Amino acid sequence: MKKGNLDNKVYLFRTQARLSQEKLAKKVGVTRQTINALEHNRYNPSLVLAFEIAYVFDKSIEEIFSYSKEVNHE
Amino acid sequence: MKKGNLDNKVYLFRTQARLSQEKLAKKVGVTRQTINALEHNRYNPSLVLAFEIAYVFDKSIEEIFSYSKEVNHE
DNA sequence: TTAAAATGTAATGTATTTTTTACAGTATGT
DNA sequence: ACATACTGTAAAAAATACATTACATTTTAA
Repeated sequence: MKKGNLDNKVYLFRTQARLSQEKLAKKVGVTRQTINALEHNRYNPSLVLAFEIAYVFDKSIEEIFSYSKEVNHE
Repeated sequence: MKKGNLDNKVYLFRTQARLSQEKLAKKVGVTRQTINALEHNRYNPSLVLAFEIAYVFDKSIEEIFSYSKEVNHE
């Protein structure tokens, strides 16, 4: 599974909520490094983590994460 | 990351669309076993896979996957 | 009823997420 | 200037997603 491009607004919503990476991490049950890597788009999180984050910010997954399928030029 | 309970309606939408596990698998770029395991809630897929599936069925992630946080009784 | 297609599942391997530990840099308040 | 909180990052290990191969059973179509 690699495919399209994944992006997110975690940094935006986290700073709006005045949470540190550490506090957000604790809320969603992962480590600070996981949040940091996420904000820098270093990987494709699990669906459960995406749901946990959406839950904290009271948003839908689509409001936080965007996925653009690879351009299929054949 | 374990936490709440994850459920999905992949079987429902797949059969409505008259797709075999194999065909759906090919469309989203995973193997048939991955789709099978997903339908039987055997794991927590990546967000990208969730997006790919939502895309095929032209639905939002929330319409297909549901996540219920563990009851917090403290 | 027979063949082909579809499904369930298991075992083992690989890839990737996530943790842990750690250290250095930046920002903030006092 | 100093302490403290926050952030960036990295390496190694642990956990788990996903692939591959394989085989048995069930379903469907001719």
